[in-house]
Amino acid sequence: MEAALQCFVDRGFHGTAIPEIAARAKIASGTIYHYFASKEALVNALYRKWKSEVARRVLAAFPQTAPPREQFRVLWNEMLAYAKAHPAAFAFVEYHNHSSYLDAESLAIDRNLKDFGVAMVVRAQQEGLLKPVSPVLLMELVFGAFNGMMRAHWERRIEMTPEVISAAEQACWDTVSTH
Amino acid sequence: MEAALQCFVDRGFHGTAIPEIAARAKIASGTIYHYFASKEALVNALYRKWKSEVARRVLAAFPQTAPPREQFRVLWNEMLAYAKAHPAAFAFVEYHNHSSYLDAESLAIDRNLKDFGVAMVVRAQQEGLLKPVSPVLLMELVFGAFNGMMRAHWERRIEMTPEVISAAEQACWDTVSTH
Amino acid sequence: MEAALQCFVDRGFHGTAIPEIAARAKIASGTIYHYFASKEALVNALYRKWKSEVARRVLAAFPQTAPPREQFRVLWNEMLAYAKAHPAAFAFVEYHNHSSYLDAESLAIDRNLKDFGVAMVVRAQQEGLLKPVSPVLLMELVFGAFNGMMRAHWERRIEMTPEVISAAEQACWDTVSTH
Amino acid sequence: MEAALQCFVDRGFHGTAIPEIAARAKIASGTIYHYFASKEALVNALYRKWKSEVARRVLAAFPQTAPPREQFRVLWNEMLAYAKAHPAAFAFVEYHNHSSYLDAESLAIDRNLKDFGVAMVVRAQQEGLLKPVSPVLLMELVFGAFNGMMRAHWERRIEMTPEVISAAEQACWDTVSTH
DNA sequence: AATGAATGAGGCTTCATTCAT
DNA sequence: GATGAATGAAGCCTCATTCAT
Repeated sequence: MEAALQCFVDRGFHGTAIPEIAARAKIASGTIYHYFASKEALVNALYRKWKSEVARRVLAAFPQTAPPREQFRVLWNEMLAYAKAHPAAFAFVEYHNHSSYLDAESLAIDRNLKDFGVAMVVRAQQEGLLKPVSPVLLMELVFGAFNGMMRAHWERRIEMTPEVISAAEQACWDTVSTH
Repeated sequence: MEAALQCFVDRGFHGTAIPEIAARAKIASGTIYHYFASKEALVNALYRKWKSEVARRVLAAFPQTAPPREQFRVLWNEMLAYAKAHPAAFAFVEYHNHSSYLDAESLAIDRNLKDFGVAMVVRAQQEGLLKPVSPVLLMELVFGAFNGMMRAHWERRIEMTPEVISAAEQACWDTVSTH
Repeated sequence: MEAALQCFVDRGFHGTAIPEIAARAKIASGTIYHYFASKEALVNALYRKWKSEVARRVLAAFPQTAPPREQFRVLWNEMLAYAKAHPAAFAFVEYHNHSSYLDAESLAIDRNLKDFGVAMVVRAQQEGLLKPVSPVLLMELVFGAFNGMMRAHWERRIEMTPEVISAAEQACWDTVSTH
Repeated sequence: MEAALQCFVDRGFHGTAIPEIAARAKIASGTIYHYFASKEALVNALYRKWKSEVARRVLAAFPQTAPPREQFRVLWNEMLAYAKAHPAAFAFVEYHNHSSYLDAESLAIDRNLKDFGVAMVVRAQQEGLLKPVSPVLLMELVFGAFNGMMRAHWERRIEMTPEVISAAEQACWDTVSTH
């Protein structure tokens, strides 16, 4: 799965040949089919593994009783820790358009995570801390900004110093907060 | 090219077959090779066409002498107008990872546009209007947020009413501005 | 299709590789897929072509108003002429068990031909010329005997001289007729 | 071997995978290779087992001193008993074209059985009871008719009641006997 | 003896590209 | 210019066979 991840990140699902993955993993192509019924099953397994991992981390770290500003900081840092610990997984999950081969179960994981984010936004809006607009919009603006930042980092266009990280986190809070 | 665009959006470069494009365009596969030397030449031509179109629009609309807040609004609205006028082109250019098949010339267009954005950020920073951090970071946060919003719209998770548009624009300004 | 026929006769459907057929036909494997959607489509097309050809011949030659003994002789000779004119086609259609890959349409042709044979037997039974037992049994005994004879001929265990042919025809009539 | 027989009947030699046979037998694929050197060795062992079984039965039941009409009846009934007791074995041996993978020893069993049949026909011809034509032809007509009948039964197109059986036996005798 | 993971050659099929018309 | 049949390399996947356990 590690080899498959690297290949999919580099060349995408359709651009990656099963023998390429096998070569990278130093196994025979046929062996892959002992563990995954098809190339699609493999990509779905990969996607689920890493999306679930984010979800698990987010849920584990989330401070239920902390104020929204603190919740935001924790989640933001958790996402960042994840993206830095598993850059290829992050790139795979976020920088590719998977719509043509992911199955319903894989998409469901994504949806659940988004629902969690929206619920968090709604609670903070009820406290008057966030802008009173579509909660989906606010969540997508922040996720989008985060992804943009990480992609720029991945492409070596910005370096993630503590100052940059802290400024980015504050900037994203400013995106959604009332003033 | 219209047919190719649709196919590439739906299934990506490697997932799209030349005969598929030909079928969608109701021409013969061979005909495509009168106009493009190869599949790669076609995807590069497409990418250049639509990235140049953004660049052209941005440069044409950019109010050199207006204050930064106004410049920001104009560019943001111009990008939005573009994304709504050519949603498939926008999705193609922004939601796919093209790194494995774009050539140097195509990448240069992208880089020029980003340089323009960075220069604009730097000028506004000099006026003390924007946060004094990495200008690349600020630009990527805004572009990322914009992309996140448009993708959510494309996936029908938010509707772009005038209120949403206006709130999103203000939120993105808040991302980068000092307070 | 001629090449495919030879290959299928020699090694059966599953024992024949598409590249083998292509090599025998002196074309590229891919070319086969311009004319047939799959290997199964090819074998079905072949089966239909040759089963229809028998059906066509039988219907064309059948003497509606002649007495049953004469009808029998005509059909028997027509089948023989067919089997000698197209020995590979006959072997393909009769000596292989096609049940795992023929589709409904192909099977229908076979069924229609058998129904025709049964109807003929029933009419002759009503005249008291044939044994008063299951008409399907009588038809299968004659078809089976015919196939046995042709297979022995195909395997060069008997030679089909005019005397042999005539004796075989009479023997098959004796199989079904009352005495 | 029972599992292999079922698989070979259903999909033929080339259409059957060793893992399929193993799955049906509820053993591991590797285990098959403790008992048979290869897939070909397995199919040859199966063919020999069941062809020998027919031969054994025929020789055991054959009434050396009875008149030909009685000998015929005994053999016909013995074949029928065999075909009904082991329908899959019968279908495997008779409805598939084995020429591409049977070895010399397997083919020899078949030839010996046929020689026995021919010798019996010749003796009856010398008594003037059978038609004075190629004995191979007569034997093949009867075997062919028998196979046709059994295949129709296998495909549930005729039911083998005592009346049908008796009529079929008499019809086959009529095929070969003088009148 | 039995297992079943691993192998890699080979099978079916697709598809970028060519070229005669 | 346009066509689409033809090509054959390459992709996904299967499967006969091996071998360490």
